[in-house]
Amino acid sequence: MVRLPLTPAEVERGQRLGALLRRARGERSMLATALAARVSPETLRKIESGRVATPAFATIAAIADVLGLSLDVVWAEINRAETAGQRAA
Amino acid sequence: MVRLPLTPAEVERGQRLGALLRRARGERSMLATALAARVSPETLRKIESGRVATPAFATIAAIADVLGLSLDVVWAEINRAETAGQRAA
DNA sequence: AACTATCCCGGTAATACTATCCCGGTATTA
DNA sequence: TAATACCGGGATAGTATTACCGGGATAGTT
Repeated sequence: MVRLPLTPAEVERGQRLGALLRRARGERSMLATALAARVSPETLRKIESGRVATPAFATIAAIADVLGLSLDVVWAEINRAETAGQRAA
Repeated sequence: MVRLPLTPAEVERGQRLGALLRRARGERSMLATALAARVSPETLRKIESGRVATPAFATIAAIADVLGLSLDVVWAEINRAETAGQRAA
């Protein structure tokens, strides 16, 4: 296989990422947030709903920027509760 | 258009990202770094050479982790010198 | 010199995925 | 009724990720 399909672990991490971003958005509207981050509202919605598991670095960085999130914190957060029995992926 | 091609600005940012990662790698071999980050050596090479402009968030995060880089710093660095004449992307 | 090993490079190719758009559907609020 | 906000599904253009091929450069060995 040339490109491996997403592993269940990656899918779950994507869902945690989406949930984290949605919580951080709080009361701000999806549309306003997406426009501020210069991404399409559809894209933000798919990421928040966890339907996009591995978004681009620039996409997440732009959204995190708008929401005032640290990328390091985001990365650490979504990797919690998964690094239990994970040595080699 | 459904998915817009990469803008020149995005391509240049990808090149700055690659250059930054390569500098941070220092004397460590590409192979060892890629294995430690659990990505393919081919992928790391393409990112470092700037041939992949918008890699996945998890890919960059894993590499930055191995190299001891802060994602926030990386993001700030590669956006320098680009935000001069950029209004809307 | 010749051989070997390691490292990096560029191109080609195949597959899986993202980013975006469009459509309709639901719920809330005025 | 209308407007706003969120939610799927479907479709499409373009990209990332990976593997394989050969090549060049360097360093160590025999």
